[in-house]
Amino acid sequence: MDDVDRQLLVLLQQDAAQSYAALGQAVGLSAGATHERVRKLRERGVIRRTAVEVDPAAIGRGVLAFVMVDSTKWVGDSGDRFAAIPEIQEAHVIAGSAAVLVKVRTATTEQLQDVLRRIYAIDGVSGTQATVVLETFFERPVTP
Amino acid sequence: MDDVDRQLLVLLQQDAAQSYAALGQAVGLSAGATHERVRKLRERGVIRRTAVEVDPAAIGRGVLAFVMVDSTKWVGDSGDRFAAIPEIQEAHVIAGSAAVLVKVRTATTEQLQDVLRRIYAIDGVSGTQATVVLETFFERPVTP
DNA sequence: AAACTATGCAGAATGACATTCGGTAGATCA
DNA sequence: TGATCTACCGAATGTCATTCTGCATAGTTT
Repeated sequence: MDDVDRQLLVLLQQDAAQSYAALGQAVGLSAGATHERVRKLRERGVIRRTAVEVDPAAIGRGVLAFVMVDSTKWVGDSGDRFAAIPEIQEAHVIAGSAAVLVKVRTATTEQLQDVLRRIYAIDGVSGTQATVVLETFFERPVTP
Repeated sequence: MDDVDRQLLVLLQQDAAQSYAALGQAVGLSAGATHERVRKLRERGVIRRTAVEVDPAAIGRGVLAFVMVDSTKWVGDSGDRFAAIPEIQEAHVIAGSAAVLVKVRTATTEQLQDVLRRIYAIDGVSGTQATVVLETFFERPVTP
């Protein structure tokens, strides 16, 4: 995991569709060596997968909200219950007054309300506190 | 934007490295037609880009936190100030008591503290409220 | 209803690129 | 010094992306 690897990660996070020849030229390696580097990054699990990035608004997910979920029970095992709600994009167990923090994308605020209802129906959930996003400054990959 | 397009988006969000032949077989189209579909999805901006997904822990970003940022001024124009902090992965203007919600990834909690200090140094920021993530249930692409 | 137009698809042809392999240089250890 | 290992380059090969032609279907105009 040296500088070249980090550079490759940055480039591949920006555009994973470019050729190994171009990638290699950018970091000063041959296409073959670059390919081998990237292969090992995958093997080690540093690169999890390659995926397309979709515009949420274009697929009817223009409303973004974060929801703090309070609970009266231990929720460390109920990840599946949250995963069952497709509008939830992320779910994290958090330290602090709430128990779970989820990121929700819906088409409308009415649908957001419906998601809140479904979250409320999860066993042990005692309350929700939703925060609607007005504008997203940026969402970007992590810099190695 | 029909069912086939949506199916293609799901498949490409899971694995953008597969061939158009395989992709086409999955949705019942030829490789050529599939290629044309995907090309148009890119053209329309539905697909923004294709990128690799990196394991945060593998690149020294094992600590995840969400930070509510309070402010005394209008912060709608200070996106650049947040973008200048590389540990910030997302920044959103929110409705509610706070003004901005940011997602931060650092190697240690000490570094998180340092990020909070830098956020505090942004003009107009009057306070921060950090929530550390103990466990991430899941982070997944949005389902079309 | 007939002709026209546009759109989407299949199948084939071409060229680019991923992937593999042999050989070499440098680094580490004995 | 010799042995071993790793990372690299450059070339060879096969796969696949990309483009093109022709056809069918659906929608539109006359």
